[in-house]
Amino acid sequence: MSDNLQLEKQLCFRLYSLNKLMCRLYAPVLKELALTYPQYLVMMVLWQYKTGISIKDLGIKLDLDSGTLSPLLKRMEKQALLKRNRQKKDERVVVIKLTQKGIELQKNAEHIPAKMFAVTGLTFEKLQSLNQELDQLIENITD
Amino acid sequence: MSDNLQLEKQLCFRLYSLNKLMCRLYAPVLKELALTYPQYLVMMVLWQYKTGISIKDLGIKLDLDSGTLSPLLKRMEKQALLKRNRQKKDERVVVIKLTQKGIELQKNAEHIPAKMFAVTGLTFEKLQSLNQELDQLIENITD
DNA sequence: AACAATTAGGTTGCACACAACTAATTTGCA
DNA sequence: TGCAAATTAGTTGTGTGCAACCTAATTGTT
Repeated sequence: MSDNLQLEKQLCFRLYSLNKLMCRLYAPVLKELALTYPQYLVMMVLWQYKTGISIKDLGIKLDLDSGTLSPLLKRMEKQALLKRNRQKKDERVVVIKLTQKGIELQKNAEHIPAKMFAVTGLTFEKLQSLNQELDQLIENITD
Repeated sequence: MSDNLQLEKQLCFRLYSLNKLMCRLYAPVLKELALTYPQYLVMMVLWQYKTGISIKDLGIKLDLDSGTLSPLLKRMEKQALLKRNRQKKDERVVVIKLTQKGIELQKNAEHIPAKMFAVTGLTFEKLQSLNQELDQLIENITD
């Protein structure tokens, strides 16, 4: 009786659990920066695009739609981390740009990747190969 | 300039993205059963515990607390998939038990694991080893 | 130029997750 | 036995995700 409907056999359940565990691991660290986990992901993109990025492109990077990003960015603007401005050339486009406060927050975040890597208990080689396997899986299931 | 604050380098972002992708892959399949993704996970546990399981134990299996499970189970009860009953011996405990409708839904779900496995594009061996690696990671970061 | 189709972003409604708290019940220990 | 501590669910409030829909601006075609 090969019952395949078992939680323990599901790859999807492992990904679901691991994502939640990761969020919980990051939560206390990010609390010091007054960021939620998705907000931290947004900040990582913005730290790489200090000249600004459109909400559309931000959505492509993070794989999130406007229904999620619009209110999220509004909350971050309220925290004075970023500004939103309509693009002159195309009034449909809203460009997101970090404020000075948002830029300076990067200094306080720089220790996080190493800290979290340590928590995973993986060797650097293991991490690299796991990342590769997950990238392959992402590619496979992305149409 | 080894900028470690890059989205592309983060294991956590891959897990975050993969979890979302998985949910989206399951959504249309689960829609036929009128289930959401977390509800499907609950059903998988209940199909294994047809004699009933307490909300606490369900929470341990799924790694979810009462703040999530209480309203979720209430919605599922409204759909007549399950019943909640206080335990006689210990009135604090609520036991969740499938209704006939809930039990019969299993037949309609039995094709899902094979279907989703196919979508991953992984060989069975690859799936097994990935599952093992993720289990290892879960163990490492679970205190 | 005129107008349909496309594009970018926003809004609404619903379903999670989870922190923080409350209420009811049971347990354990002085 | 009496009562503080622990246990189990439930509630409230906030922040995502996402489907479905809307508005405004731009583009493409005739």
